[in-house]
Amino acid sequence: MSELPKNRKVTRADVARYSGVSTAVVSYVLNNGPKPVAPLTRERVLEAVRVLGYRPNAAARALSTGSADMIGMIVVDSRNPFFAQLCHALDRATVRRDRSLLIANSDREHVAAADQIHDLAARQIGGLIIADVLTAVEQAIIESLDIPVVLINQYTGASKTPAIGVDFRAGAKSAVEHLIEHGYRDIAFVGSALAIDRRERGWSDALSEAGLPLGPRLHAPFSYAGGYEAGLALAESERRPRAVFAASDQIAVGLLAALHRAGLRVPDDIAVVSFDGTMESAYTWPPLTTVAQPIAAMADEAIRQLVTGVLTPGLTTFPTELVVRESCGCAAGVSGVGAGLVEVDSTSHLDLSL
Amino acid sequence: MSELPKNRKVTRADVARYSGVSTAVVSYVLNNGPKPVAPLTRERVLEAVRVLGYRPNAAARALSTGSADMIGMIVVDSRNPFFAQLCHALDRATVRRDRSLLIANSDREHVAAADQIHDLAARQIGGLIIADVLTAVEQAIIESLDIPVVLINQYTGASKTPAIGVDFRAGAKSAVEHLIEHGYRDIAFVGSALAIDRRERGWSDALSEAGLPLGPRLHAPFSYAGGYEAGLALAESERRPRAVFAASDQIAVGLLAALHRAGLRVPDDIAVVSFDGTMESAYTWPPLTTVAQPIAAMADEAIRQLVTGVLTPGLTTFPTELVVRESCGCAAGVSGVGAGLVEVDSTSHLDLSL
DNA sequence: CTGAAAGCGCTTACAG
DNA sequence: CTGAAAGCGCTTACAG
Repeated sequence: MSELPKNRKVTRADVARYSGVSTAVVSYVLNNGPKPVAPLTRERVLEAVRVLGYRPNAAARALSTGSADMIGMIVVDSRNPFFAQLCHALDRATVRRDRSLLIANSDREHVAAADQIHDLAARQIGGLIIADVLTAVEQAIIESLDIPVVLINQYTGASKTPAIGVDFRAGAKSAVEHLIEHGYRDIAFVGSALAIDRRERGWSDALSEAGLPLGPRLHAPFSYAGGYEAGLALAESERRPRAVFAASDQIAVGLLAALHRAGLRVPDDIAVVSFDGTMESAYTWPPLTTVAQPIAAMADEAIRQLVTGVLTPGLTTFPTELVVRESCGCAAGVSGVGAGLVEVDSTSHLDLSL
Repeated sequence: MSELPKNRKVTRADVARYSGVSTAVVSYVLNNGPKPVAPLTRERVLEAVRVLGYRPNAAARALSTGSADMIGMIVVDSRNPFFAQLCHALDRATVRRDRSLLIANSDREHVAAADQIHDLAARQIGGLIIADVLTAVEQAIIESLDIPVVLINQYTGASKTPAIGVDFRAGAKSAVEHLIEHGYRDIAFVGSALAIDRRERGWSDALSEAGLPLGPRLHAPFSYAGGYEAGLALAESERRPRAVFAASDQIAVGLLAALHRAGLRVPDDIAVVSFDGTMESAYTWPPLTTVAQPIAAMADEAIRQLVTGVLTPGLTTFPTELVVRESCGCAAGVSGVGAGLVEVDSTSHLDLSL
């Protein structure tokens, strides 16, 4: 709109000159403080900003204040559907609070997580979200940086570091209890070998309390391939379980592929319940019964703590919800076609020309 | 390691003092220029950096140079598996070149894409990647910013803006030709209604050249739900096609769910081929035959152009590859169990206790 | 309520 | 090959 030379950026000085005030006053109105400004002066400044098309330089602000209004995030692999949804939710929550989210994948080749943490810190992030299991060294680095940190989905229970997450144990237990209600007595576990992960414990809790023996236990990586391999192993096992609790939807998707490959019917031959409640869980065949995590609410809380600076030590727990579909054995009629299809785009339209 | 007070950041001045040189020299060695430095001096500086644990302040550097060593990215929805993989690949490519990727989802509520573009610019990004269809206004804003831009997967053919992408038309055509080779004569299209999207054209090309009539054409949003709805519509249609070309894996996943729901067998009742080659395409049932995009190579090229500043006007095309699995009707034995399971983690291990 | 001025931590032309 | 110094565009304590 403005006819200024393109190669010359409009700065605060230009705005000050145009509106006949000092640059300090321009700052006061743009930041709503720390000093009050007379209403009329304020208007003049705002008008100048509008006319000149002024945009503050974030780098200059960051240098001056020591914070870049960015939240950093370390995540193992943002391609993983659960983490992809988490990143997306954090992005939304961050933007809502006028910050930006700077994501660093820790599965980067040839780059140590420690370097990434330092890199984020060098960029003057105002807070750090960690969705990854860090080594002691990495944790030490983070502490030395004194940047506020919130763990998400990675609570060890060992520290007072603020953490956001669901009760993995209770959530898993509810899933397995649902399988037990179906009458299955031989229920396997497929999931992480990490001690941090309480889902395995939830599985064994449910079985113990029901007086049932522990079914097969397969430790597989959190990936489609991990689930697939576990599924093949289960299918070929001479002691094939009647049902499986998978620790993530992604594992369950791989698992389903393997079971189909092996010619087994789900849920008739083997029932499946998983964890996370990602979008894709509604579109597998059969649709997955899954323990849904309230991703948006968790993301909001993590960002809230970081932005307000009011950190809650230890774990802040969010409730899970068992989304019942068909992989567990519940009839399609009960949960209904499209049950759990919460993500249906309201603007969705189909143009048919059959 | 160093025993400095935590609340006092080590700056370039500290390093200069410690090594007995000026801050200019510290810059010269850290940036390898623009002036030469004597080897011994260089060593002294590096030693000081090490001892003091010095980390350059990126905001200060950004203010001084006018560039924050960050690449910005606008993407519709990073949860979409294809975009999730693209973002991940771009992250890798960016880090390899000592930059960071700052991602902005354009589906943010209450935040106009225009504002996000301005926000990225304010953060002094050195380049912008666009994986989204922008309005004319948004394009105008970007041009006025004079930040180097590369479109990815969004080439309109209308402008000389550098763009990276596959030949959608040829890729789609190869997929449909594969279906034709199977002997199917009634082949539907499910995909975007956007004129930009040449996949529909590739579909009709293949049919025309084979002397076949155009099958049903369904325009659905790029989402699981879009594919699901289209699948239901196809299944219920009195003129059900024998095969379908789906414009994305995500649509195909939704489509498969709907076909299963309708009691149709894939590929026996209806065959499916899709587009993208995302990880999940290998784990559907049946596994999807799909036109794979070379995501990593495309990401590398986009970042290379932005970082080196050597922009290639117009479209730089990458080859697609038809990954044959089973949804098209090819026998499992031919493509093999696990064909296309490229992503199997080499460190993958299964701990079984059956 | 407003302004002059120092300072944030870098980079780099300029001088030696 | 090295250094003194100006400048990048903000913020904010201090003075009026």
